[in-house]
Amino acid sequence: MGVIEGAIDTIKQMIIDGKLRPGQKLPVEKDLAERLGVARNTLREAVRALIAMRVLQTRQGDGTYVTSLSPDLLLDGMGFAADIHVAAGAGQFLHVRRILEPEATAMAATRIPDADLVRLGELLDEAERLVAESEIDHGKLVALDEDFHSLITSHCGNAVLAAVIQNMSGRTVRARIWRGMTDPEALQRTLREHWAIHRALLARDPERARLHAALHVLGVEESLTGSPTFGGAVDD
Amino acid sequence: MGVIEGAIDTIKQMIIDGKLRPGQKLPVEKDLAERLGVARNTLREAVRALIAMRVLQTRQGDGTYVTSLSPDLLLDGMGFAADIHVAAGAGQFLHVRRILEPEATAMAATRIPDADLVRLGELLDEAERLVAESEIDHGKLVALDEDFHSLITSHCGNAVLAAVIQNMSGRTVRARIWRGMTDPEALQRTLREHWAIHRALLARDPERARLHAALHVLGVEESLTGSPTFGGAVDD
DNA sequence: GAAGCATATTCATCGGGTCAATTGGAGTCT
DNA sequence: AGACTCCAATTGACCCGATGAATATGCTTC
Repeated sequence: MGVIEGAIDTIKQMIIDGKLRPGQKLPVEKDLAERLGVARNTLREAVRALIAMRVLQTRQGDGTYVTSLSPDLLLDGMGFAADIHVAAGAGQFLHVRRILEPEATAMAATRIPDADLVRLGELLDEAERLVAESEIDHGKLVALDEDFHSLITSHCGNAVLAAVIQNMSGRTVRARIWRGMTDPEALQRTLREHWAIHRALLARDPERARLHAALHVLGVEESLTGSPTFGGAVDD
Repeated sequence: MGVIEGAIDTIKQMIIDGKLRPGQKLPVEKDLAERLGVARNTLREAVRALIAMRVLQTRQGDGTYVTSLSPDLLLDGMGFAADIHVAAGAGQFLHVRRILEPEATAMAATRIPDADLVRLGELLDEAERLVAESEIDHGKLVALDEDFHSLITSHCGNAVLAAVIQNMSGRTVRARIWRGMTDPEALQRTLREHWAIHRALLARDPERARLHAALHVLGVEESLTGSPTFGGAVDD
């Protein structure tokens, strides 16, 4: 095993063993390199790898710190994986999302605060205004879509679940989906599905929320793979 | 944005744009550093970050290559996240696994080859021999457990789904679970659940497979959180 | 043609250096 | 006292050059 990998594992182990706690500051590069018996450049490469894993964080002029190590942080490297496969197999990522998101939405039905339900309605209102315009800003639509879903799933009570869902459709995938919706009818259908989910949450009805979420993601999946949709949106 | 981050993004973008394809060799460090306008050490830190993301791979004396970029590779960094939270919130990871694994097991019921069904039976036979011994080798049990589940989920037809499930219970979590099973009855129950899943797969019955997988993961979850199990294993 | 061998190529690691951002305290003003 | 400005120390960011180790490649030999 190389020296750098050894340094990476040593630091990792120090964290697992609790010698380094979340938020704690590491020794300065020079000292830490000396303690690990490696050159400063080598240590820097090890630190860089741990930064990529969201385990460490550096601030020039200040020092190197252990991150919060929260699941959502550690899992958010997955987004790049989804982005890379946007051309080939985005369907596989969406399939996972279709399994998880209905469950998370159902769980959120009984947990999401009233204030955030109001906020969800505002997001949808804004999306409708955008769709009504002649020149549709797809970038804003993508952002609103992401906010809508992440606001819901973030209240499912399971940070890991929320993080995995979030990363199963990276920004590139979302952008591709919405850009592909040139048909005004497709945009309207998506909005109706969002409203249906919103109504189910307002009713605090997990089963309705689960079904509408499942149908929604399925619709997105089918619009991407080009397979025929069956029946369009439901209206409850 | 720092110089290193810029170099990382540039290489990433080259991959997304298809200028760098899976398996392709990168220019030598000296040339690539010059082309990106950074020092060699700086480029190495960028490359090291991409290695941590499983995007690049280096071989001393040969060169630096783009990996296969397969989803299972890009997603396997999650395992560390699960391991770090083994003490605090392993339950959240297991919950995600409980949502996904039943689905994957059901999907595998109609896809797994006969030969692998035989192999599954052999794994279970071996596990039973281990459990029958006086001095139980928990390490081998963990390995057999991992082989059993990954052999099934790898045939679910969705590499992303399989990879996510695999990473939702890292090796540390699995080891902790099996080490906690000091009660012989708990071991027996787990084995019975495995056999039940096996029988459902042999019958090519997705729904039975789904239910037994769900019950099994739930049992694991409850044994870890210490909540009371309800009724023990079913026998179909 | 196959096997060994020498050599070039390439990444791994090291040690040093300068630059830039942040911090914390000394000193000053209100 | 309290807030503010300013400066120096600290610390990571980034660069340069050099040596070592692993691999590939072309050559030699049989």
